[in-house]
Amino acid sequence: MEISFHDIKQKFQGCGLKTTPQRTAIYDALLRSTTHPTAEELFAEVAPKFPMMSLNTVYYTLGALRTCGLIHEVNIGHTRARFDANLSPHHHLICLGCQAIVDVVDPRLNCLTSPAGIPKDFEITSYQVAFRGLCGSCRRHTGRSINYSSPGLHPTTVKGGLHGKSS
Amino acid sequence: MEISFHDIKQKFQGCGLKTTPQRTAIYDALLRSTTHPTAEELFAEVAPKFPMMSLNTVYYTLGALRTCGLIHEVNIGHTRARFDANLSPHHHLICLGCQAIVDVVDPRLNCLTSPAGIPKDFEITSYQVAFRGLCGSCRRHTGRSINYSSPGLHPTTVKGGLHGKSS
DNA sequence: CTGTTAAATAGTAACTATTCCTAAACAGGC
DNA sequence: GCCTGTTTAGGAATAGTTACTATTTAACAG
Repeated sequence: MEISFHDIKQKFQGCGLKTTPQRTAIYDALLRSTTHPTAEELFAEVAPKFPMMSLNTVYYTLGALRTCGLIHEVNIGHTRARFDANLSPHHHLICLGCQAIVDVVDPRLNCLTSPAGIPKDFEITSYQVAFRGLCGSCRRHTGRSINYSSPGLHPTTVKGGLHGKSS
Repeated sequence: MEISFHDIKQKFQGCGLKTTPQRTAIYDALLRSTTHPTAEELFAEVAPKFPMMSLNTVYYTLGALRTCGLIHEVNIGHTRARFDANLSPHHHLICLGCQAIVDVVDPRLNCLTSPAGIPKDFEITSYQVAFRGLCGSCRRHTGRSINYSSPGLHPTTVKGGLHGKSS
């Protein structure tokens, strides 16, 4: 995602956030990333430019951006939080081997009907589909063995490998 | 879910797990629960029967059951792991207010087609839909305000409240 | 029933991700 | 340029979970 410093500044101002170099760098790194990095990964990415910066600042910044709705927090497994600056509706594909996350953008997934049997007074505001499996490299390296003890896995059995054709 | 001690013992033996009273109690508590409890909640539930038991045992047991595939770990937010002994395919409805999790069993959700645009060598083994919103009581209490800073939220915009009719 | 053995338990300590607290630095408005 | 409140950096604290280890115990063989 390409975005100028000016655009970032405007977004920050729109949320009442001050435009500091650290904050800009962190948000910019997240915008350019496609890997849904953790706080630590973002810290490592930005640290060379700001040797004095503390990991604390990354957490504070991510919290502020999240509160403003400029970024989302994606939770794959319970061990660490991952962040995403891509606000357009999308879903995720998670490799059970290397924990990589790939964005899934398929408009057909954005029009699921309201599920049956839920409490009548529950108001659904959003939903997300998490696909799990093994990426090509993990399939080759692990001989298709899935580590079922890895956190975050929730294998609802899929029969016949999700029938239907990709558009 | 109703299940006898004998059935539990058989399941454990089938996995090569010893049938200890603690383990049986923990698994039984999880089978009877519908709230996807945390390790600590299970500990609290079982503790009266086993005053000497340590929380450690709960974690060890849950880890063992998870490795055997007898239970699943459900991650809603990154702060704590939740567990589920319901192995049949189902999805989840999460209240952003009270973090409650409700099972969603709708066969229409179990036949999603393989999404477009994913890497060709990625093998999908399962998927899950997480619906998010506010339960009736949270809507009444909070005046429909959603705490967007709560971890685990990832609001992909849903237009028109998930069109379509529930069956 | 008894002894053997590997696994399970309980207790303590360690670890990791995150948050809290505080003083110093600084962006933005005057 | 000066104020003021936000942001930052650093250290300490916390929560959830895992690791280590000695003791106990279920499962099995005889």
